[in-house]
Amino acid sequence: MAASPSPRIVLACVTWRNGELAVLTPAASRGVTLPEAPLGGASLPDDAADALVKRILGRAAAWRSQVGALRDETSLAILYVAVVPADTEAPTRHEWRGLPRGTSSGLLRAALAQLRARIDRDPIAFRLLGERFTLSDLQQVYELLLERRLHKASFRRSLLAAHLVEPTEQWRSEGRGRPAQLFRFAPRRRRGLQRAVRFDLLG
Amino acid sequence: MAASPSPRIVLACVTWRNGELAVLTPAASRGVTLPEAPLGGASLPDDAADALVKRILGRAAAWRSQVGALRDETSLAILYVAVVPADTEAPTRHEWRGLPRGTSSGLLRAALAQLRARIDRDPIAFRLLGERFTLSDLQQVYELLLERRLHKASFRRSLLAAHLVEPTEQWRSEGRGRPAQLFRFAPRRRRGLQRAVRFDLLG
DNA sequence: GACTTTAGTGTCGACTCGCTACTAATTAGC
DNA sequence: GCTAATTAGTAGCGAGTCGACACTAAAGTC
Repeated sequence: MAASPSPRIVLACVTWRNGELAVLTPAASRGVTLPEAPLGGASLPDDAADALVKRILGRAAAWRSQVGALRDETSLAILYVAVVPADTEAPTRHEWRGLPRGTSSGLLRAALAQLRARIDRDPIAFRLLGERFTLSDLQQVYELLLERRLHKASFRRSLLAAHLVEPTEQWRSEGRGRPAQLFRFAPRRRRGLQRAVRFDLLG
Repeated sequence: MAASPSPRIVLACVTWRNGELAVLTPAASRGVTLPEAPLGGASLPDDAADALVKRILGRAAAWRSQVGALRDETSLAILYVAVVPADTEAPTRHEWRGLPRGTSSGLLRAALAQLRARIDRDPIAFRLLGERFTLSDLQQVYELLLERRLHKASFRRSLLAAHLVEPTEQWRSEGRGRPAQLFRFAPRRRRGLQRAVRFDLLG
């Protein structure tokens, strides 16, 4: 049996832009290509993924998780998905490529499935947003990740019951309509039983 | 950069034995060692995992899933978790090693975490049981995987409401107590909205 | 000032869950 | 046999949650 070429780390780095999800791609690429790097012989996959994010963006991801190892063309690809806040600028030679709903395939689909599967356990939606956000922003992110509409009142009620956010004194006005209150991610420490929010069940 | 040694497929094959979970280990091994095989240069990781199961057990697993790729000692290990029915005999040179609750570490802990994370989406508990089973058996398997007690009446009510099982005409008596009715895994086709069972929420 | 748009709340009815308390069918002990 | 113990299974209540609808609130637009 021939020795395999070195496995590669492949990165799906996701953010929230212009009301849709976007993924970071090398600027020159056609279609959706993802950044990658060889996995050094002695390094941990997690460390290699973190290093790749840092090399491209200049700073660490707000959240990241391994999706899995799979055969991609000729060599072994270890796919990671990472999340960065909404206001992150694309570094030189890279660009954010918008993801129209449902339109993804292969690696990207697997990465988004991972986000969706973990959204009720990890603070993924909060990492996609900045420090402060409106509840409408947050709901829109959940709707994009879950690919379904949520009911406004139920969403707010569940969120507040879980003590995941706390209101600030700031309000944001964006043209039309009543200004929205800004909230901050502030999960209350688990004393006693903490209520989980099953956003995937919410209507 | 030096070329990596070929990645290995590592298998955590789980079954249900004597009221606890058990994992398949090479008979000679001390502690908990898991079967493994090199990943051929051209094969898909999923195929290699299936082949490893087949080579050891002589037949396919009832369910399997990749846990992830991680550095193990010197080379890259791609960990898989598989499930086989309760009555599966250990093949020659292998044995079932019981898993007292909570007592697992490293690879095994990650494999069990994967089972737990997927138990409400995939029919993992049903694959751990044989063709027919009592609801008490099923509840015990769920309790082992979730590592917490479930309430009998709530468990049954949720299970039946989700139309996951259907009763047979058979009953099984095992010494003391009233005989239990045998059930079969029979998920009803998803017409309209199907009710999901959140066993992880059940008390 | 009337209309539109977006944010946020009140509340009702249906459904769900945890629990207690019960019934049912078998074996074990005397 | 009779009684106790053991395991299987059911009934129903009270608390809590969810989805829907209808409403109020505060901004811009014409």
